[in-house]
Amino acid sequence: MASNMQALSKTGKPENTDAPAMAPHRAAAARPESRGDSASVALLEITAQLIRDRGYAGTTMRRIAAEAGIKAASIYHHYASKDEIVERVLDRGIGEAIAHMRKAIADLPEGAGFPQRFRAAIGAYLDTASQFGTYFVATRQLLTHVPPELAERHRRRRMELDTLWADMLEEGYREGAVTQFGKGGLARVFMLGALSWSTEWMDPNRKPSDEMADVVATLFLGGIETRNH
Amino acid sequence: MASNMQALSKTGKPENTDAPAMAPHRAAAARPESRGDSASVALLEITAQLIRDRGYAGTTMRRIAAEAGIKAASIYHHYASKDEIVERVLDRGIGEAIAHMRKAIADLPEGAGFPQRFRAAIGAYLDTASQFGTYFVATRQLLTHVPPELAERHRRRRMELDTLWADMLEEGYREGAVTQFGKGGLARVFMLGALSWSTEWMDPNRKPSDEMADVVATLFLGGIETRNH
DNA sequence: GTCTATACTAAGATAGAC
DNA sequence: GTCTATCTTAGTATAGAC
Repeated sequence: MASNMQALSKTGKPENTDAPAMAPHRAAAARPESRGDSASVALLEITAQLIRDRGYAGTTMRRIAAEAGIKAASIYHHYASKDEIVERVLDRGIGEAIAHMRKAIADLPEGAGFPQRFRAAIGAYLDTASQFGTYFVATRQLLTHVPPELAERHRRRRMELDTLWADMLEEGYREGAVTQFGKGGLARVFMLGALSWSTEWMDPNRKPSDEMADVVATLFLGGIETRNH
Repeated sequence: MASNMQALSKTGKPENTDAPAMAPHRAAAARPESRGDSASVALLEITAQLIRDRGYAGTTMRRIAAEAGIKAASIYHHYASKDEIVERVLDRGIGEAIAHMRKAIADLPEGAGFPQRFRAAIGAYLDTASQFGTYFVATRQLLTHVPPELAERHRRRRMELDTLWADMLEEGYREGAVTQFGKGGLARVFMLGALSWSTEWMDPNRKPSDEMADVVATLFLGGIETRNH
């Protein structure tokens, strides 16, 4: 299932921090045009939470409605189908992760070294996982559970995030800050896997501390082994 | 997902008592005593695969039956309920992981150093993930999707595996092979997370190479950073 | 914007024939 | 050991009243 690097722009410079770069979803359009209001957003929050707790198939319209204090039929005023809600949840999760990472890199002082950039990216990832944890877990669990076309659209956005990391590591390698084997491939996959796993043990009610990001960055950069031998 | 809370025993079926701490599984007892034969095992394989592909709620008795080429009602000759099948899948996944790691450590030459023990444990983990990948993914996805009592029993077995790793790292720390921050806690959680994520990108049809285990061990032990500064 | 009522499908599970 | 038939509950979704 490896979604390895696959060439997007190797810009390295962010273009936009709050909007998706490529306007991916033309697909699903809600019949009732009411998807911006707070009630509609609340339904997304609820759905993200339910997906985290019970998976895709276990997240039913009736349960979403019950959590929102309305009846299932009322949801169709906001969204055209269950899958439209799910798609929006997926989209928001990955979209926030991409935006956070772009912003973290853009906010770095000019000429920041690799360790600093690396540390910033990890901090951004942990922050996203914390702040949008429910959405984020959803994107992880749903890859295989969701209808194929929906998954395919989502996979493309995943690659965007993966490419950001690949570019950063590649750059670090060119600068001589990172070893050959650490420049991407297996190392990247492992790091992203470990990071995405953070939603499993992080307290959703507490912001990840700077210290946590430091420890994680140190772990990846220097490993656990002592140096005295 | 009808069967969450209670009320499965209209017919006086034995409701599970607490799972014994270590003894394999005395837990759920199928009414029809036929759980050892190949047909029953095949149902487990199919269920594990379905759980990986569609999650807990998406894995239905009808689908399991269809994959096995029988009708849903026939499953009840082998297992008393959907949740009994699921529990066996979970149990086998974590059980194999524990057994593999125990064996890997036991098979080490007398007086093997920490890096060797560490490398062996990682190899065992990757092997398990490959050989019992479907079961293993299941254990990851089902923690939250599954009925509470079922999850609770499973969690205890997870801790067994976690403790094996914690002990190994602690020992490495006492030997001076591992840094303070690497002796456990966050580092352990991250490593296990990354390892459990391996099922996402490993080719299920190919054994993990020794080289892969080497790279992973090197990554965790030494990090990705170059040493020349 | 939410409701009730309803159509249709599919879920887990049981009974009893073969 | 597997089948057909069936029960009950719950799923997505629509129509139309308020």
